[in-house]
Amino acid sequence: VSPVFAAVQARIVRNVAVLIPSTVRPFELAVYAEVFGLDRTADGVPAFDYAVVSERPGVPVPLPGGLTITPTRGLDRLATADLIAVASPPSPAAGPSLVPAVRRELDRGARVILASGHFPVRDNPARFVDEDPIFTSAGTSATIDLCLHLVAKDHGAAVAATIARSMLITPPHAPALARPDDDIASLLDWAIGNLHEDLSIEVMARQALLSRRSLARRFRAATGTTPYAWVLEQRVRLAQQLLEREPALGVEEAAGRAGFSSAALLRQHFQRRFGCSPTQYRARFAPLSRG
DNA sequence: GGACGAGACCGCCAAG
DNA sequence: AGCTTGGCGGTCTCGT
Repeated sequence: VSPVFAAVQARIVRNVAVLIPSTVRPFELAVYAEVFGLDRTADGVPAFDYAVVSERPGVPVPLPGGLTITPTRGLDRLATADLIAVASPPSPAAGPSLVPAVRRELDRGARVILASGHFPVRDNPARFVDEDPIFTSAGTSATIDLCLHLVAKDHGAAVAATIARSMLITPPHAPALARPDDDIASLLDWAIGNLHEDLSIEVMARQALLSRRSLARRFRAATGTTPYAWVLEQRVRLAQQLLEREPALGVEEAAGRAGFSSAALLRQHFQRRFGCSPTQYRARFAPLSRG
């Protein structure tokens, strides 16, 4: 499955099914319930159709810690989901029909969140991996970041920030470093404030008083990504926020302020990242953000 | 959408 | 010995 093709095909997440295999970790389950299962429409967050699914609906599933959950829907519920969160690895003994079921929905165009273990998460300090339509989180608390990332991707940064606030979580804009590194941390602070400037490797290395090679190496150790990829990500986010918050701002102007050398380049990255043009993005999300 | 020049990335290795 | 640094250069990705 070509990720690019799949990303374009993927539908916006409005309908979420949490799939429970034999048993799950309570915290992980709570994350999905918190992000997708609460009604925040009064705060401008879109309504999610949310259901907990198991092979045998109505049968209570015991969770560690003395909790019990009783899924109300069966596997047929997966067919209407845009997003299927597999709450914990289904062992072959636990539910042989789950893997084919998930694969079938994946082929249909649904997205899937997996706890690590299903697919190898390559050596990567980042806490989750976005390989739309497959999302892999490295651990329970990383699932929070992953869910918010997904919400931001589909519904805009403002919506994700609203959900994060209501969960008393720092919005996913200032991610903690996977490995602490003061030099890199202050470089990131500086770069965030200078996204409209030239942020080539050469420039950043000079700013951080490091050689290009050391910058590259320590950057990856600290952030899990490369300097260029990180800068690009921040620029897309900035452009995204500008488009959401400043309705009068032209795409040309937004591109310039976010550090893109042309509006064409911004369009290219928007298409790749969101599957739509900046103008389409604004038309979809701008009405949601109210001062 | 394809070609091509520029720049980024990263394995390797010697040096600190 | 164990670890970090920085230069080199092949390869790949990006922007135009």
